[in-house]
Amino acid sequence: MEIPSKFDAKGIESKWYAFWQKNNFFKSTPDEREPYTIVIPPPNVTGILHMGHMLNNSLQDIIIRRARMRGYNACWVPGTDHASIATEAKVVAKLKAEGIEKSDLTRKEFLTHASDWTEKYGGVILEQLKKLGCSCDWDRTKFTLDPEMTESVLQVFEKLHYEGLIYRGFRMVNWDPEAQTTLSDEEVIYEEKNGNLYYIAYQVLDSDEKVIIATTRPETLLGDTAVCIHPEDERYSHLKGKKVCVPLTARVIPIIEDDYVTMDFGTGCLKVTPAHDQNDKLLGEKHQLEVIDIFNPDGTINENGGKYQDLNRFKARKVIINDLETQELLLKIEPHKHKVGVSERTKAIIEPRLSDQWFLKMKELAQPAINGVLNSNDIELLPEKFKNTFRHWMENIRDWNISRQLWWGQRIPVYYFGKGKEDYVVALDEVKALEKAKLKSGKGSLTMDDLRQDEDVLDTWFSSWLWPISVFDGILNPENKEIKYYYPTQDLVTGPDILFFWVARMIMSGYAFRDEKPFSKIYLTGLVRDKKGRKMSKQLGNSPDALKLIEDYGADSVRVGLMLSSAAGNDLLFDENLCKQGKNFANKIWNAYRLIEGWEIKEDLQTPKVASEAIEWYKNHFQKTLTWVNENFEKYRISDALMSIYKLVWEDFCSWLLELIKPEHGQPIDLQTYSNVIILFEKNLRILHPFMPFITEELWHFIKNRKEEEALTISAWPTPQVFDEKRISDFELAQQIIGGIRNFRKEKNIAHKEKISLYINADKSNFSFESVILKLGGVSEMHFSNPAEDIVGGSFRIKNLEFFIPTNAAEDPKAEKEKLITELNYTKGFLASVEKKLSNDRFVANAPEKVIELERKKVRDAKEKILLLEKNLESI
RNA sequence: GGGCGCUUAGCUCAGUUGGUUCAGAGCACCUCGUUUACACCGAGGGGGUCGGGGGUUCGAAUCCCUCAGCGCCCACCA
Repeated sequence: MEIPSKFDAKGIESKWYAFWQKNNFFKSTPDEREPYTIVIPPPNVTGILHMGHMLNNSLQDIIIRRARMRGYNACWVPGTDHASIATEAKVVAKLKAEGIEKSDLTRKEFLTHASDWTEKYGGVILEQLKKLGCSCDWDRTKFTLDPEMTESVLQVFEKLHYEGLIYRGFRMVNWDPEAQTTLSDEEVIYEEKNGNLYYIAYQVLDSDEKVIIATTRPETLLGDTAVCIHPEDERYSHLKGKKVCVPLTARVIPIIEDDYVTMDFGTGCLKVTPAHDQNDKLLGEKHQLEVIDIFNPDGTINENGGKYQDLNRFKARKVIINDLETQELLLKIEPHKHKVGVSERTKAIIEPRLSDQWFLKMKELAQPAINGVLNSNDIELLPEKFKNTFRHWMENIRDWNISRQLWWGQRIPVYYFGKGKEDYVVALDEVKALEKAKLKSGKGSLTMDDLRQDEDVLDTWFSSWLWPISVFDGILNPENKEIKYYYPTQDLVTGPDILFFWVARMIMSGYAFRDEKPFSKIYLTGLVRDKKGRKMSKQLGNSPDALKLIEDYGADSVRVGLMLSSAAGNDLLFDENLCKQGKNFANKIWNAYRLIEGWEIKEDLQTPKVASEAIEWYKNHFQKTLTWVNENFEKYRISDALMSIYKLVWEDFCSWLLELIKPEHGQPIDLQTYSNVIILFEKNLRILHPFMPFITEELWHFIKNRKEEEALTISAWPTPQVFDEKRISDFELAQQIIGGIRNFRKEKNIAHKEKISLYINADKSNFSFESVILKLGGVSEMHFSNPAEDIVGGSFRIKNLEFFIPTNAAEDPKAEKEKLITELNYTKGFLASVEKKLSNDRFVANAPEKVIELERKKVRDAKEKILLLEKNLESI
């Protein structure tokens, strides 16, 4: 097969992906091999591929492909998350655009719409991952809302409830008025906003006096049930026991005392709204205050707000301020910066609100996780800096609000059969619920009609925290073959933004339900930012279209671009130019093979010495690089691993090895060299394959007549072998000499084609790779002696070796002299500094012998070089 | 308010327990080159007092203190 002169990524990607799939190379079933398992962080089912996905999935693919090549039973489990709030919000918006309100639909109707939507857009992202080259076992694709996944979730709910870890609580929760659901603390982001501090006068009953309170949320005065002062605040001591009237209402509320109040904030006088503030609620409980909820679920004022009823909360604030002003009760407005909680999903401002919700106690669950990550190192968290964050969160963990007032998700398996607080049962289905209800109530007459299932669904993360277990059916069938084989998994690769949402909770669920960690290593990637350092976001429009990048540069190039920009665990500033660099690299590899393939092979041709020497060097150098690459992989320094391979291929293989073995114009190559270079090229392809799966697979199939069932993707990752360090350093010296010659040519304007002679002031036995110098230096002959007196030319020095090259015209003595003097001065200075160091007794006394010996060697070398330079100067 | 991290070449970053001419890499830049694999290339080159200041040490980019700037996480001051 003729290799095309231009590399066309587009042409080959779908071809090879289909080939891999057809041959089930990514498929995994338990066998006698050791497993290497990764579960994908399931992207939102209706999401589309963005740069963050590209980054962490490229990393996972690189890791899993290498594991597969190393002989592990590699299993990468893909899937999607139902993302209850995000998806529901999208569906609601879509319906709204069609003129349908969610409130007009029944639960069942809505879920049909949501399922249709999921059907239509769900899985798009998985197709996009295939374009990126991800080698998942697609037969294992899971969705967090699949029946068996849901069953696992419900069973876990039942178990935790039975153990008393799940409870129902009337608590202050984060209410998102837009999505009209509660949120967990993790789903609330606090943003600094410029607000105001409003000073409002409350009339004291039976007195002319007014008491001034400061608040950022004047509208909540409608729900005030007390005014609070510090017990030791003398300014207000005369008001103790009195009552005040809430402005704009007729309500009379007490003045209470509590040292919770900070005397020097605002006026030192606080209004208490137990229904809408966490602290006020605590105060309210302590002082047995009335609780007045003033909001409807959509954030409008409810019937408790009197004339302000039905205004939305922002409008209500304006109107109330206005009314206060009219009545001269608003004394001043001060600008005030404060943090406001907004919904992570809808960006709506969170309303703290009291309501009945389901909670999961976390303290007990957290303990094994803390131990596993921080004490026993059962789980390794990379980069380590996240350990502190993890510790802090875990040690201060609070109960998890797991109920959501949504429809898209796992409905809470709680069935109520009466009005009493305890009149409910937890059951996996209605039938079981009825039985349990009869038993619990003692009423055998109960029917299905008496049962009412909880309207709420569970937090999305309550299903994804089981992911590493439930994808292998480890909840429902704890003893099944799959879970026993694949669990615990090896690596988890994800972004630090979901460390608490997801990673920490998976660890807790792993220990809780399997009594074992879910994964051995957590690798947290950085966030992808644009080249100005800004977070990539839709609003800024600075996020490149991931698919278009693949389209423009090819998947291999984009993967290389991402890996090159990604220092381990740091945020990465993504610059499209890196994809271009990837593309150039792909082109380079392609052309290297074209060169090799273009050679005519002649079997009976003698192998040139330079070729056999170069091949031998490269073999050693390859082993050294491979060892280094493996070390970097162990440390998850993937971009360093890639960079070593990049330089190995581009510089060492192409610029040195190929140039050295390249036959003269149109001449044939000997079979031995050809075979060797093919073997080495193929090895390069192997270690490149995890990074650039497509182009390497393509080239690999060009190499010789491959059998149909063969593929690079299932070939073996090379095993590192012992290498000869001396061969490598000897070659480096040859490279330096060639560099010296090239410099000399440039200075003297000697064309590369023009052969030169080279005199070296050293014994021939000191040199290896003479042939290499001859070929790439364009040297016709090497003399291991000083030139005859009458030969004119110039010289250069490397270390303490001197090289002389005859030229047509004698060197300008003045320029030559100057050059030598500069070099001499530098060396003398260097010698002086080293000698000074060595003459320091404390240095000699304290430094290790190894270091001292090195310094002494520096002295010897420098002295030798000075002699050489001085001799040269004399002769001019 | 608490905690953590960062600051090294124009840009993005390495620099492993302080010690080889140790100040590095990639990209960018400059010079030269139509050598039939590749101009998506080749050869060569310039460029940083390692954020400022102080200290420990024979020796500091590396350890300590301090100042400045930036970033992240957590937290109920209305």
